[in-house]
Amino acid sequence: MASTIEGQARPIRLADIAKAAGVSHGTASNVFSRPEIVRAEVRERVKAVAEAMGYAGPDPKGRLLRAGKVNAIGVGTTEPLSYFFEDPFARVMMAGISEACDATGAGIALVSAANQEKLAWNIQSALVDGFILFCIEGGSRLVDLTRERRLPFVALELGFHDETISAIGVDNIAGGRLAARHLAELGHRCFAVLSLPLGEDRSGFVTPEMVRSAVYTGTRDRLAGYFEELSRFGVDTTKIPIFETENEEKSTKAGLEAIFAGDERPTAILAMSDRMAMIAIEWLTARGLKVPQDVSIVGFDGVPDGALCDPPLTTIAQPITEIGRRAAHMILDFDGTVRRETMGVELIVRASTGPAPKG
Amino acid sequence: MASTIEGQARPIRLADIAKAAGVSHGTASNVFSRPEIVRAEVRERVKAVAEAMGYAGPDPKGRLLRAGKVNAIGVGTTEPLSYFFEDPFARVMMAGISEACDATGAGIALVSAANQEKLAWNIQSALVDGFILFCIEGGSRLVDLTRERRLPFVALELGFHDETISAIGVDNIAGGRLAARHLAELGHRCFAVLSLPLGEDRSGFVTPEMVRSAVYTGTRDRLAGYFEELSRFGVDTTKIPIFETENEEKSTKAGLEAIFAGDERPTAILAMSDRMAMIAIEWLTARGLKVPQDVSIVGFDGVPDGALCDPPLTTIAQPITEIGRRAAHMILDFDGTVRRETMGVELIVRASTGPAPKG
DNA sequence: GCGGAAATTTGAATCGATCCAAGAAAAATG
DNA sequence: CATTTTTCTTGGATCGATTCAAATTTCCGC
Repeated sequence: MASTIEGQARPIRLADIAKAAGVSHGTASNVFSRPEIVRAEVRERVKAVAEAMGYAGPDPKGRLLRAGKVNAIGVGTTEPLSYFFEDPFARVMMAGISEACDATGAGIALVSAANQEKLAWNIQSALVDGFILFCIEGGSRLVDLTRERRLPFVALELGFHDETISAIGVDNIAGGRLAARHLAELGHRCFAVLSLPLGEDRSGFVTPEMVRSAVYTGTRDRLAGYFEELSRFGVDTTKIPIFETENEEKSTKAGLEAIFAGDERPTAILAMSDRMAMIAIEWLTARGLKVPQDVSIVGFDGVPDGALCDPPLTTIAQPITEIGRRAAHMILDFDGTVRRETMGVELIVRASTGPAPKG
Repeated sequence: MASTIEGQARPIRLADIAKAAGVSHGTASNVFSRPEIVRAEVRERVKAVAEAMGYAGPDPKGRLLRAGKVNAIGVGTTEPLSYFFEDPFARVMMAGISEACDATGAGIALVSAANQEKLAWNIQSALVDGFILFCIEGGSRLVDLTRERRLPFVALELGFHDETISAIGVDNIAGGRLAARHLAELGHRCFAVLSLPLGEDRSGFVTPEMVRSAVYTGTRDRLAGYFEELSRFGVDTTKIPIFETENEEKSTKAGLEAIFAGDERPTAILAMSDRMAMIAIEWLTARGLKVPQDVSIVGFDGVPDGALCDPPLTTIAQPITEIGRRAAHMILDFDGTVRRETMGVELIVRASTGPAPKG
């Protein structure tokens, strides 16, 4: 079931072809890269020799060094590589990036820095013209490493206040407001917040003060948006429980347990991601609470899955694909400037929100 | 909103650092690649100079040429790049590949050959140690191009009878049989087949003879499996309509229209992919036909979505993740041999199949 | 058959590192 | 202090191509 391939001692180089065909390397090179400037007779002879010797064509490794451009953009994350194919948000983002790359014929190199040791090496040795960084948790390490490469890069999600790096994100304050207003207008007055990480790897209840000094400004801004708007409706925001999760199942469920263990159960949940929102719907449903009759939920992100879950999720949609497209263009058409773009968000009302229950 | 970055006329090279620090380039190189063999004092001095001059660290482009190994595996397809993030089958496969790459610290380079012109170039210039090819349609072109590179590569799906190339696929005949037997045992006697492409870009009804001479042996084998098994149950397979689709919505729906336009409506559909099966469920439901009460459907592939659709899909599951993992290992641990692996498949009975309707 | 223009071909230089045999310096030994 | 070891450092060779100014051919018209 396995046969050995002819053991080519050493791959054929362009120079070998040149010598065998009796021409200079320059001409041999031209035969492959600019055939039109080589006399037909010579061109055919060289090609024939190459064919006969089993030449694989100019090695991109050699060409690369000379050309300088890789024609590929790197997408980095601190998650394992499978994140790109499994996480709904990442997938939509990647589709946007793909679109831009397809249009220009660029390739995509996925690089994971999940492993502390390999993190550095993978980022340092990636053959790319620039990076797009998914700054989830531990983003600053990733950014620092990438900065070292001195290649153009864009951080997704505006996770940092550092104005010296390019980034694309959404208007989180506006998004938070939209979500809060929607619920307040439905009559809700009793809330709970499922928060994205504020910084370190931890989870649990946090105070508004802790949020205000969060490392991740996205998290901070979404909360600010929630609270600003709720205050307008006369809600006492100091009473609202805020549970910081790691945006995955375990800590989100722990948060729900904690929130619903209290006396004052919320009638509405403000979730900072669709992921958490969907986990919440599942958890509530399993506990016999109806969504939205008993509890309303608003997510954040606008991933496609949100439209398919039961009930379909009301959410603050980001233009994810467009962000991806723009990020890719920032790298592909890099002009040496730092760009920070803020995109708008949109409230999408589906069935996970409804009027506040009476009483 | 945009400030200019210091315009570095020409990036700093290792040689520049060496000269500035007053050491040979050999030593400068060692400072970065094998710091332990350099005297501490010298090492610090060189590092300081590098820091001061804003050196980005050894350029991977240079290192690559010397080292020879890219430490990345290329995944090629004739679809647009977004295919990897949107197609359910591809996504699961990529997760398997990712797993293997994460484990060894290798990167993944996605390369699309959707565009005829760029096809060649993208494959020819990809910086990878080997390729995994998603041989959907137009696969032979992709294989030919890749073969030129003379790098290790694996074709997914065993799409070709060419025994000289490495490939991993499933036992399509066994899969076809499993699906057919399941339906036959439920009492079905009236079938229709939604076939994957046989070769060229076309769709429409085909005869068993055409299938037997199909370029894509996977398609051929699945059909052979269906028919072999159905014959055992006394079904006259020459009467079974076979509609070749392009495995997407339009042609699949056209196929269903054509199939259900006839007098003898099937009570069971053998779909060669979950994708088509799910489109069929949707189409039938929209037409007021109940699945499985009126029509039973068996898919092929075993993508996760199949478990979530309504009704959940009965299917022939491939070990997709495992195939991905193995494919990646074939490249990563390439030993110069051609390997062809055939994996087993499994019937997963869910709710899209039921007893044949009476009468 | 000659001069000059146009078309080809040549070969050295370059891209940015790593490797390694040989030489130099520092440390250990007698 | 001389000698041997051990530890560092050096600089040329190499990885595999592309580029470009200069040299050579070929082609033309007369």
